[in-house]
Amino acid sequence: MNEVNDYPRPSVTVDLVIFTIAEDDLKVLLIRRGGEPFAGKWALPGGFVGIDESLETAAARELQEEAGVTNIYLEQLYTFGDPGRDPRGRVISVAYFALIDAEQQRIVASTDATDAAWYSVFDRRTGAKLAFDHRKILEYAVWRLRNKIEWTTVGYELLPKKFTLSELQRVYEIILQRPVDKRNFRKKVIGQGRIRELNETRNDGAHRPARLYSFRKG
Amino acid sequence: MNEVNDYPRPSVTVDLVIFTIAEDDLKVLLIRRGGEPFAGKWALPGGFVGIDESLETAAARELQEEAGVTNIYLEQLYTFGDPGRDPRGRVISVAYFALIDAEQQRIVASTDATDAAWYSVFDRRTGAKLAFDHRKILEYAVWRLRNKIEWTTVGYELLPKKFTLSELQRVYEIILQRPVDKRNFRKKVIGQGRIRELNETRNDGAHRPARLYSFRKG
DNA sequence: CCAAAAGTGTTATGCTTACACCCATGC
DNA sequence: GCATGGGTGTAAGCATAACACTTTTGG
Repeated sequence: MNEVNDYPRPSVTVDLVIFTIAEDDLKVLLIRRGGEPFAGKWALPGGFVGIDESLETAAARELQEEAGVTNIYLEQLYTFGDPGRDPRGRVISVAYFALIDAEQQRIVASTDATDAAWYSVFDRRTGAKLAFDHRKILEYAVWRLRNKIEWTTVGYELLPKKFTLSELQRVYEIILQRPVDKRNFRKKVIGQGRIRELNETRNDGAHRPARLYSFRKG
Repeated sequence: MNEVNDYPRPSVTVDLVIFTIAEDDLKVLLIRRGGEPFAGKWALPGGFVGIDESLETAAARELQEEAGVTNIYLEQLYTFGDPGRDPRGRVISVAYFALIDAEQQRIVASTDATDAAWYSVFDRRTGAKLAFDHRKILEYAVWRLRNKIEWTTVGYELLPKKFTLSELQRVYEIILQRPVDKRNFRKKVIGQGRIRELNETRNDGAHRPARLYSFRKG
């Protein structure tokens, strides 16, 4: 086999698609670019992979640095490596997607960006703001989330530890962008046996209080 | 943002998990390593990504160089990048999986390997032969193929243009490693509307000839 | 007592599974 | 005529989808 050193090497980054539910909408964390290229445009948080750092570790580190969270759901999405996707040179980006709940939505000021904000994923203007090929990455991430929520329990990752079934249903409706039947939904999630009914309710105004549930990991 | 040149760069390779059906079994193409590290062990075909070459192009080029085929099913799988996965240095590998049919099973002598052969995926000895983290990559590829065959039409990619329904059924049985009901299977694939019945049969011995079908792309 | 969200069961429909016998051919 | 794989339909079980009213609270 040829030697490892015989070839010019690309740069490798991780880019993060960090989703959360806020304002009754699915949002993604974007960071305003201060410098060229794409100055003033918005980009997915991300950064270079350290030479002795695993991809997963790099993604978790960026999550900590740019969103201020640790220990949340993180999954590798896809690797984007077309030549020309970054005008500064050959940069291959391993994209990850992360899910954070409402309680963790503080954003940490980033060292290499001037601003950070949550943008609606379904607002058509969001795609137009994006630098590099980040629109493509975001679209792929949304596609994956939509599929995944149908046959896994990732939906729970977008809610705090205690939640009501109506809140969980709303997460599904927002992500799938269609109404979900209340009785069928409750039958399904209770039948899956992945939630525990708590002896607590949340009283949320002038109506019947909702029972709280928590997710069982594993 | 930090400059592209400020960071030491890893090497980036593509590794290919090339599946085919042969001898009533699911096989993967492996290449015997001539030099260190892992001399004498078997490895997935792969190689470095050219500095101006897309990942997909690199994978297709390796497919041509090592298996002698072009224009076949190719899909990005996952990116493996743990430090230490290659003793020669930091090497990040973007794994692809490819499916080739029986008619294309010629193997081209490779420039950087002494030997190439098809190995059974389900034979436990195959995993033990493998260099680097290729066992993990192979296991992941098998898992993906198994899932994918249930809800897509990738199965057709493992058969020549004309095939019988029994042959297609056998592909499913081999990949899923369980028997499949003949009548239900035929109902399902015909109902999907993705195959065309041909006015041809194949006479294959002392029994009723089987009708041939072809796959409709799109 | 009114408004607002929580909670709760039954029926119809479609999909998946199980299952057994006749057909066309070569020898 | 016998051995071999090719070809075909129906009924049962299961999961999904549709659908409306009562409950609990705050004001």
